[in-house]
Parts: sequence; C-alpha cells; structure tokens
Amino acid sequence: MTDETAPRATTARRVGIADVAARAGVSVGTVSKALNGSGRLRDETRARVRAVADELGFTPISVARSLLAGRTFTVGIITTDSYGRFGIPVMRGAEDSLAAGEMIAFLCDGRDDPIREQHHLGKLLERRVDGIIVAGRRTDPRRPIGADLPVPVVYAFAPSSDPADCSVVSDERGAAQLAVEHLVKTGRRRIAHITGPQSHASANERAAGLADALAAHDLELVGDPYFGSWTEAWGRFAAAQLLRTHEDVDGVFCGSDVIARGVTDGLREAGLSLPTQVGVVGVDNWGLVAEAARPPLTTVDLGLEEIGRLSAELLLDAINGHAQPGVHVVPGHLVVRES
Amino acid sequence: MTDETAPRATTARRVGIADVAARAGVSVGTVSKALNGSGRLRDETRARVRAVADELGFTPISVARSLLAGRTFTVGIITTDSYGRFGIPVMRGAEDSLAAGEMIAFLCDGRDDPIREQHHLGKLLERRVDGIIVAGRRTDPRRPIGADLPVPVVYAFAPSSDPADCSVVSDERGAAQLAVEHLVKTGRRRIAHITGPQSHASANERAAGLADALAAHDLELVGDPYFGSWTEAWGRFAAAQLLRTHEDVDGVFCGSDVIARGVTDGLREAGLSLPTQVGVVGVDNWGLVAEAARPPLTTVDLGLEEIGRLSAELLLDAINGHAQPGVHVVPGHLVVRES
DNA sequence: AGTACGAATGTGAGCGTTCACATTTTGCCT
DNA sequence: AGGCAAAATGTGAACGCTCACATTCGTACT
Repeated sequence: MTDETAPRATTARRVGIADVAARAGVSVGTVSKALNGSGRLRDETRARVRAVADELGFTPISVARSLLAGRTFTVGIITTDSYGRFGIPVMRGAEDSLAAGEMIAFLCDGRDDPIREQHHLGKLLERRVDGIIVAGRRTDPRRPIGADLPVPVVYAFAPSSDPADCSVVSDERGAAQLAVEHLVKTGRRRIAHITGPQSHASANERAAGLADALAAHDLELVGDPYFGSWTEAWGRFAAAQLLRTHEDVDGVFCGSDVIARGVTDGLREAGLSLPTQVGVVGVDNWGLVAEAARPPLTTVDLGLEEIGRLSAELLLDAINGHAQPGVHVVPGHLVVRES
Repeated sequence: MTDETAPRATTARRVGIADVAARAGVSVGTVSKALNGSGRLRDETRARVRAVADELGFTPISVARSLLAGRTFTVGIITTDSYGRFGIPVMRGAEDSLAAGEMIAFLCDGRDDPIREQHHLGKLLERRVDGIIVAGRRTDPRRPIGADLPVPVVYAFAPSSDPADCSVVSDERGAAQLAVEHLVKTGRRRIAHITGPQSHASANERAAGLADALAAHDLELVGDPYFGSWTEAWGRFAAAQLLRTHEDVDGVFCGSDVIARGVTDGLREAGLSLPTQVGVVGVDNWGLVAEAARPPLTTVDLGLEEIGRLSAELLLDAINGHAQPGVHVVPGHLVVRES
C-alpha cells in the first residue's frame, strides 16, 4: 500500500493515463490497449488495468484523443428559430440519434440572422465539428449555409435550395391526405380549408395536397382556401366568414393546430355543435393547443422528432463516408382525438 | 508566385499553422504570436502573417489549444425538461452570455431521469467541459447532480437542495406582489387566487406571496386559494366554482397563463365582461397563450432569459475562480395587456 | 540445449498548438 | 568600427493520448 492511497481529496482530478500505468505496474501503451479493448493483451492484465482505472476514477481526456484522431465526435446544430416550436422536437430527435453514435451536439441559435449564422458556422468549424445540422422553422427552402464546406451538412425541416444538399423534410401533401381520409371516413363531404399565409410554402403545399386528396374521393373543396395568418384570431374570424357563405360545411381542414383551435371556438360560438355537425382536423399535434381545444383536436403529427432522428442518422452516415444527398421525406401520422 | 496558388480546390481543409509559417517565411512560433496578438513582433510581420493566414483560410484547431491550456472553452447544459417551456428561455439566455465569453455549449436532455442525467454528466466530464449548468423545469429544489465535481456547477430555475451550491431562481413571491399591485392600481379589491397543485413549490410560494401582498394593502383573499392543475380546463372549472360562492369577486390572480386563459374563458362564459367587471393576471408571459386569450392577458414575466444569462455569467465567474455560491434571485416584471 | 515463433508488453513518435527561452537581428552610442 | 542592449524571430518541449513498431517473454519443437 503506497502513500498514494491516503490523501486523494479531490475527485476525478488530473488522473492521467500515466498515473494508471504507474499504479498498475504497466506502460501507458498497455493501459491504452486495455481500456480501448484493442491489441493483444492477457485477460488478467486487461482486468487489472481496468480495476486500477476505476479505482483512480480515470477518464481519458477526449480532447487529446480528438487531436490524434483528427475528429472530435461532436456535431453542431444551428437552429434558425431560437429553439421554437419546430426546432425543439427536431433537436430532441437529433440528440437521440447522436447519443447512439457516441456524439454530442453544440447548440447555436442563429435567430434567423445570416450574420449570426455565419459567425456560428465559423465557431463550429474552428472547433472542428464532424458535421452540422441546420434546423429551420419554415418549410420554405433556404439558401445553403455555405459552399464547399469541409464537413457534411444536413438540413432539417427547412430544406436547402440546392438539391444536391442533403435535406430532411415533412410530408406536407401527405398531411393533407391523412386529414381528408379521416374526415371522409367520419362521414364529412363538404370540406373547407382555413390556413396560414400564402407566402408560406407549407400553406400552399397543404392546400395543393388537400385539393388532390379531395379529387381522389370525387369531392370538391367548399369555397376557396382561406389564407390568413397562423393565429387563433384568424381561425375564429375565418370560421365565421365561412359559415356566412357556406353554412352547410361539415368538415374543416386547418393549416395548423392554433388556427384549428380558433376555428373550433368560432364554430362553437356560432352555435354549431362539435364534432356532431362539423369535423375539424389540424396540423402539428402541438399537445398544449390540441388538448386544450374544445373538443380536443384531431390533428396530423408531422413527425418532427423523426425528422431530427433521421437528420442525425444521415449526418452520421455522411461523416462515415456514406453521404446520401437529396431530399428525404418523413411521413406524418394522424392523432385522433375528439374533433 | 509559387505553384501553390493554382490547385487549391478544397476550401479550409487541413491548413495547419506550419503551412502558414512556410508560406509567410517565418516560424510557427511567430505565426502563433502574430495571430494571437501576443509577444513582440514587427507590425509588418504581423500583418503579413495575418494576410497569409486569411489567404490560406487558416483556422487554428481549437482542440490542440485546449489540450495545452487544460480547458476547453465549453460548458455543458443539462436540462431536465426536454427543452420545454421553462428550459428553452433559460438556454437562450445562457447561450447569450456564453457567446460573449467565447464559450459554446453542449446540450444534454436529461428527461427527468437520474440515470440519463448521470450518464450525460459522465460524458460532459470526459469532454472536460469547463463548467455545467443544470436547468430544471420546476422551482422545487432538486438533489445536487453530483458531489465534489471537478468543475463548477450552476443550477438554473430549479435550485439545488444544497444551499452551498450556486443557484439562480425566479422571484415567486415578488411575482405575486407585482400582480397585486396591478390589480389594486386598477381598482380591484376583492381578489381570488386560482393556481396549480399544492405539491408544487411555485404554487405555494405564489399563494404565500399573494397573502403577504394583500395584507400590505389591508386586503384579504376572497375564499381559499383554489389549488388544482396547470391546465385551462382547471381554470375554467375553478372560475365557475368561484363565482358560485363569491359572485362579487373583481380580480383573479392566476398561477399561470394557461390557467388564466381558462379563467378568462370561464368568467366570460358565465356572462361577465372582461376586463370591466373582473381583472385577471397570470404568470409566465407565455406569448402564445397570453396573446390568444380574450382579452389578451396581463401577466408576470419571470425573467427566464435573465435567469439563463445570470446563470452563465455566474458560471463564467466560477470558472475564473470567483465563485459566488448561494441562491441568486432574479426579479420578474409585469407585462400589461388588456386583462 | 538451442532455436524459432507467437503472444504479451514496452517504447517513442506524433497529433497541432502555445509558451518559455535561445538565438539572431537591428539600431544606437562612443 | 566595435560593442551592447533591446527588439524580433526561431527552437524545442509539452499538453495526454494512440498507434506502429521494437522488444521481451514463454513455450514447443528439433
């Protein structure tokens, strides 16, 4: 028993591979092999070294390893929406996949400002991240974050405008189709559409998907799509407007849960009973909104976490040399509640 | 002009300090000095080296620097609420302060699972983060994440149960006081309280703060506090309940915006006109909820971003050897809307 | 007993920086 | 012109680890 045992007051401080080697009576190379399971070593030695490492609370400094390996086992996530409604689930999904690959993520908030974004990009490259995920907040294609970067990039939710980049997006048209199928299955035939501003790609695509899906059932949209804003107030207003000209409507597909909540309130306040007289379907599956609506909203979940997961997986693949460029579409699914 | 200029197809790849030195015709040490602005160097040399570095697109590999410096200029943020309502603003604030200190954050989602949390802690320590921020989602004190860790830790929002740790929390009692002041100033005298479950520290503290603030104005709470859940449904239900026994109530302080929204709906549906007959104040300043309520909610903003900012600043201080243990309280502020 | 060969372990270079110190250059004074 | 100090630059070690290769050890075969 050496005097080493006595005064180790501080935990996990400054224990290097050399300390372990000395204590175990072997060389540093042997310790490295023992701990990484590489090379040829007697089982007894391996076990002894491991035991000593545990005892000393040794953790290898990954930074030293990175320097040698030429990679850092980190990725950067740049989000444009300050960790908002869309970025968060994507991030969560991405973190899931990354953890599985022993990677960890740096987080940067771009705040939708190209200058900030470039600044963060520079910082990330300086830290030699192995790859970058760019998470957007709108489905409209965005300018690539940089040309000819030294690391792979995956665009999540908001695809890159360059089709040669790797992007993962939600299935906007499919969402409309799921909604229509549900409405039709529950007996609705006179279906209207209340959605966000026409300047948003998602509003247009959902509207287009809706038209197609209705056509497939030999149905026609009731009135024109009501384009407005992504707010409850607009949903309420549009619902009232809709009833004025089309009082026989029996289903409404809404561009988002927030709008749908406004629509349910508008319809209810106009004296209709839900879901008996009118069925309402939203998009987003935003728990807080969907569950607080009266009645709780049936809605299309766009699979944002899955987008995050797939983005991270594609990024890991690209880092390992198997890039899969192009646009990858993640299907959504219907969450049936009472509306 | 050497032949170097011609075929540099790939950008920013593998340019080391040695390349810059060679091209500039100086030694690596000189390049280091020139780029870091340290040591004594002729201005001309400094400028020339800088120019060459730019031309070659040289960025120092921070990992090499870290190895030498013994620190990584990174911190870890462990959040317990999967980037939810409370964690997000805190993170955003923290990122702000960190960026100012040339630091960057690793993000880990603990999912309120101690096992996951410990696992992430291990990963962070392995990467030799310079410090850790633990962001909670409830104001109840939490068990410290580890004892005798080799790096400083700051607890944000959810304080550590060990008072010797450094925690940054919101001013729960102050929030109640701000609410009362607003209600009284707008002429309310008969004030009730509808809030979340009694098992949450924040519900209790806000209720206690409310009692104190009312007493300071020689007022008494109308009825007992209505403890329930943090939901709209509870708010609606409790509002109806309240009117049944105390129809002369003219102000309600709600434990959260979500509850407040339910309360406004409940009061309105009972035939009262807001804000004429009853004033309502919430807590959280959750834009989506507060703005969608009818009328838009006056509410107390707990200053979550500021909590994040201060947490990061305290952490940076601690990293620099100026730890400031104890509980730091961040004041909130009132956001006046129409309710 | 001597050799040879495979298994186990040791050794040292090197990853890309920074820093302390050694060395060279410059400018100035006598 | 010679000498000297200060300014400018070069040099090499070090950070903590991994890897390729060198060395040692043990065992079985001739």
